[in-house]
Amino acid sequence: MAERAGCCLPKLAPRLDGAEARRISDELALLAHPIRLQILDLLAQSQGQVCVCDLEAALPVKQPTVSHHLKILREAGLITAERQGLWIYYSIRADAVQAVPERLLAHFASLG
Amino acid sequence: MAERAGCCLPKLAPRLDGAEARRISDELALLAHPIRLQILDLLAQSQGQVCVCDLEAALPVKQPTVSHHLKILREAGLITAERQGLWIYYSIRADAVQAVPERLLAHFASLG
DNA sequence: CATATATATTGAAGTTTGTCAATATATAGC
DNA sequence: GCTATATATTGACAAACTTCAATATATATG
Repeated sequence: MAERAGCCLPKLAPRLDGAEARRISDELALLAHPIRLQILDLLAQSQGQVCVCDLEAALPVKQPTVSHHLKILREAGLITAERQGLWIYYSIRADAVQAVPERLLAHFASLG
Repeated sequence: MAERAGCCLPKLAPRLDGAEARRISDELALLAHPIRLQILDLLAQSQGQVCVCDLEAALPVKQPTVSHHLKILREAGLITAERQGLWIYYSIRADAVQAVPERLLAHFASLG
């Protein structure tokens, strides 16, 4: 049959299973927040030596919110924290951050 | 002063303003959903000629949910739709999809 | 130990997102 | 126009996310 007899025939199967799709989307969701992007930008700007109050002063959210986003980024391995006395200095893990779009690019390239 | 006198002194200013951060995070949020990633995968797999019922059959969600995500992807310019009789065939815009991680990569590269 | 400061955590409230049943719209064929 | 099929839209509900005030924890200093 040259034409499709009706619809839903090709038995399309997902090459990307649900678990893998969730893995990628979770990784993207980490970066899909303006405050988190700004935090990463600020950390990249001044290599190391950025404390929470520096971030709070530069961002339009309060301290608990900054800490909340820092925790998310830290648990994802995108930033690191080091306490020095009263302050806790955060740093970006540039390689881990750049790996995200690289993996995404590889994923979409393999779709083509 | 060689040492920082207290904290919050460097007057960190965001190179990335709120509007630009939101632009990037909105773009990321588009892809940060497992069903949308699977839809893009399925569309890439069978170039064109994929109707909604094909997608519904391959995915763990019902038809209104498929249509919902298709609308989001279409309004973002990542896919196109073409009606043929009763069916509406969706296609991926591979260039538009790949441009997202490319822009993201460029963004993070410029942070370094 | 008491005080002060920096950051983390908790808990609550508002907002957004995701899903689906029900319904509407569009097209084809009779 | 009537019926059948494919897709879109609406409306409601639940779950997840975001934010902040209040509080807790940790560290430094007197």
